[in-house]
Amino acid sequence: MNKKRTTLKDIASVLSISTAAVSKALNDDMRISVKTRKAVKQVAKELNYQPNHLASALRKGKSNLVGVIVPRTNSSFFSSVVENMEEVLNKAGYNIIITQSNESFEKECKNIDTLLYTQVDGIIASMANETVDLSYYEKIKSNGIPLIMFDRGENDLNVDYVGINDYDSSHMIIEHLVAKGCKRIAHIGGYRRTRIFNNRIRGYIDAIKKYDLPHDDELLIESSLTLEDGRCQMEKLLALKNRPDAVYAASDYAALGALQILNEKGIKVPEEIKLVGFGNEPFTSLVTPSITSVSQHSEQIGRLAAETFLGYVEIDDVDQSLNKIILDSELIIRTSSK
Amino acid sequence: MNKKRTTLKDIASVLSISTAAVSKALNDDMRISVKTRKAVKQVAKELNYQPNHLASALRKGKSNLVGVIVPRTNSSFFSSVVENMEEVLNKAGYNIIITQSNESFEKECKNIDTLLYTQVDGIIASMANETVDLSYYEKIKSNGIPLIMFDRGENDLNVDYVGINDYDSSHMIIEHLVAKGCKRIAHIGGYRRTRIFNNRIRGYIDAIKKYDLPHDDELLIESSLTLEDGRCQMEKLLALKNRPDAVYAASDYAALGALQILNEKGIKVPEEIKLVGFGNEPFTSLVTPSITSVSQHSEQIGRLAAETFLGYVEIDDVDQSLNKIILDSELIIRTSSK
DNA sequence: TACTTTTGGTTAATCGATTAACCAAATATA
DNA sequence: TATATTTGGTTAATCGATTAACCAAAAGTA
Repeated sequence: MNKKRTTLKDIASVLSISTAAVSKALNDDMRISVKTRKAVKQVAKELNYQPNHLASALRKGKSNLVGVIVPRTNSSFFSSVVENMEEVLNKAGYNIIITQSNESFEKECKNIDTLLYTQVDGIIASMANETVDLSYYEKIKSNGIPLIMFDRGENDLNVDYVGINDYDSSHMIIEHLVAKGCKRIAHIGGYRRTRIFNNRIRGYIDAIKKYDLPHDDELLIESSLTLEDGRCQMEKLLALKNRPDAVYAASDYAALGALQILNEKGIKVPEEIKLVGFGNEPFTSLVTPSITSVSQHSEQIGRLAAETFLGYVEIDDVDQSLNKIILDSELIIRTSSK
Repeated sequence: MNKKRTTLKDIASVLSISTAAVSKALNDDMRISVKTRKAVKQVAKELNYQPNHLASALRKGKSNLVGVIVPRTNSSFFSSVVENMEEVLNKAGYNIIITQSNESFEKECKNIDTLLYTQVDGIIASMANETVDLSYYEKIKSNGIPLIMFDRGENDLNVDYVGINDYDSSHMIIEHLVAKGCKRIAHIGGYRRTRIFNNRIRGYIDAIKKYDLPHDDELLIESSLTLEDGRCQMEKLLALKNRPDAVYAASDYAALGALQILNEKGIKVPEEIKLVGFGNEPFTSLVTPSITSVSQHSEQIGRLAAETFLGYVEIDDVDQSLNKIILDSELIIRTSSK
């Protein structure tokens, strides 16, 4: 019906005052009398006034929008991170725009363009698996808006970062498996080019050495960590003449793939082979046997990433030093490693 | 470094022409010579010009942004719907803003406000479980922007809708279970106030009648369909003196909860009790035994919802009739009902 | 040659909200 | 009473891109 939206002008003409006065009244400017302010708000409500975000953002040079880039939203980790981010940012008057890269570099670049185009005030991102070249992220910084990365970030890139200590997490896992009596532990890892996976691998190697366990090359695998990958790599591990007695996969999906193969071959978990995943995806507690995994404190990561962003906009300090927040992870022990 | 972004004015002053000419050149206006157009584009590239979306959207009264509201993003169904929507809309020059209601009515209202505030050109939404009062959605329509609902919609609301045939899906499931020899089929359903769940219940009742099966009240349960709910309701069903020999849950999460209880109690699935879920979530194929479920063609739903929206903006026909697109679903038979 | 048309732009208004700069009337102060 | 200050606004410019309206110069036509 009422196709035309109410503008400041409409309110102004009802009350026979200037649009400037209306604008100030709505923003509770002291220079406008309490009586006028009340009247303006009253009329605004009656006319169902809704400010035109485009206009105010254009004028103020600030959109109060924050862009978020995640590899996929259908992961409980990312979904939870985003939820917590949103909570913090909403309270501070910001709204978020979620985009997903689907692990594709090309899509990621497109998303960055979209967000810049939408004039967001900042971007919080986690890199796609595919991404190697980071120059596209530089574009964000050269646009003068803050960029905060989480989980999948990069050392080289000079940005704020929030994530867990992957190196220590590997240690924690190996320690747990050693305590359970494992002597030959394999690692289905991600690609080293991604920092977090590289750190998990480094942690694995150092922990293995620390406990004087065999660190055969055949026990350390790099892969893309999908479920299918987990199946495939597990089969390879089983084909070894000297089988491992434990498998630590750097993702829950890979761990699940491995578990499927073990189940299919009738190999008992945890009796014959113990299994540990990473990420604490909900299904780890749902499958049989349930899978031991590492919780990454998604709530904290989301909250801290959001707060880091707010640090930039609230304190208008150009000279802000970079934040690198590294959280401790938590090992959730389930049947697969008991 | 270069805090100030390049504007049309900058390009104009380099070439000593008017900003109007630059604007037209970039939009390939015929009134600008090919030579000038090339020069403008060249300079634009050199200065790394990126149009200010806010300004053009304000002037054109069109943001080229589409808002999407989903209950949660961390469900493979919604995630896939969104992905396909995005693909179609991107091709048409639109970008999407995803928001999640977390199944909360309050959050849903907030999201609607945010999207309207962001001046989206349309909204594509699936209702939260909690939502009963639909007046808030009316706000969208009274703002004059198209609203398309999918999956969880409402009959009463006079909007376009894309979804599957829930009534027929129930029929399909009962037919399948009857063919497998089941004689006493229970239904863990959702709340009737939500249309899709009501339809599934109606389909269940009619199919049960059609095959002359018992339709005791104790076999039909309404719940919120979470995993916990599934556990709880399954326990109740097992406590009946006349146990069912099959359970049809209106969500995969509830089905999974039911399965957990059955596994824990050592009741064999599918030998003693057959189980069917709904939604074809990935974990249905991952758990043991794998769960029979209904695929909702998320790709098509996403694509069709997007195309329905485009129908509104491309054809500027005020008098467009409402689209109600009902797709057929597909039963994916797995171990739990074999 | 004189007039018309086309080409390739320019000028200025506009979208709606914000804000710097200004000002009249009311009130306070000396 | 005369001047200073406060109160409560108003005016006009601005953000950057778009576009309706306009126009000079070049080219075409009778």
